[in-house]
Amino acid sequence: MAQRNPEMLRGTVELLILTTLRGGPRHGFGIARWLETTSDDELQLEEGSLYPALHRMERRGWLESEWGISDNNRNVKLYRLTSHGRARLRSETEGWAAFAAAIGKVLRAAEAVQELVPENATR
Amino acid sequence: MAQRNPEMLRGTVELLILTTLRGGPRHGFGIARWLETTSDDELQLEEGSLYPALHRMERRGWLESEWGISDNNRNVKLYRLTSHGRARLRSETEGWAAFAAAIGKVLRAAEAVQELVPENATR
DNA sequence: TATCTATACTTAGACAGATTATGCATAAAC
DNA sequence: GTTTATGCATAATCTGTCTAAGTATAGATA
Repeated sequence: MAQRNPEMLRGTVELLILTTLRGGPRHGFGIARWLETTSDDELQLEEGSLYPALHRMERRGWLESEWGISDNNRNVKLYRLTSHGRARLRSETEGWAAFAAAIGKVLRAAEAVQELVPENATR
Repeated sequence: MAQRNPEMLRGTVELLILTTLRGGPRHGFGIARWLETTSDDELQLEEGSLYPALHRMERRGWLESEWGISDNNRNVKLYRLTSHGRARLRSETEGWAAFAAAIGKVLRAAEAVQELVPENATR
């Protein structure tokens, strides 16, 4: 991924790919395109991250692939979710929700504290 | 960090530390404790992540530190935000919001698609 | 026909940062 | 005096993203 904070995506790439494949098989390039447009260009999956991720997810049994021909007449490798992948999608989605909620709690708690701390407090 | 998906935290550690220090100076151990309790144990900052992060943030000028004595009579290194750090906190917070919103869009879009795709669709 | 552009997949190497693990030190409790 | 919790530090390892380069080809364009 390459956005404002390139490190922020660690681990969410797999969630994003799994999520993209919920709607049915897609090829790598198509996954990247879909994520880009769906996120209004906020998420950009670089090829050097995308393809290794797909390979490792297939190796882990979350995805399976087969070669095919795209609408625009190109050879493409279509990936689809396995049942293992669907289970993984569920747990990753939960994990993300819990994580995002936790960050939210922390951010809100810090805002609340801020309001109570005098301007020149050192403790 | 060590939660369900250990990779998910990449890059957010700094946001979390900066956020924790909004309320005033704290020492490393105290930062970890505060994050843990505030997030209801969802976020756990390992020492091997925490201290290197503090050092690099100080090196970058986001934080400054001084040795002091804690409430429980221990030698502690107190970190406080610099003005550079406060600026960084603002941009990281924005970055997080944008990122989380983007993920949210993708997740919601995929849910919507799912509902339209027949059970046995291969495309 | 040749070239350009966009599509599409692959992989090597560099790099960053989180994790595990270990070490050190000391205050308080027992 | 041993244990427990606190507190800081760092080396080694691992994982995964990025940059960059290479290959291939369909369709458009000159």
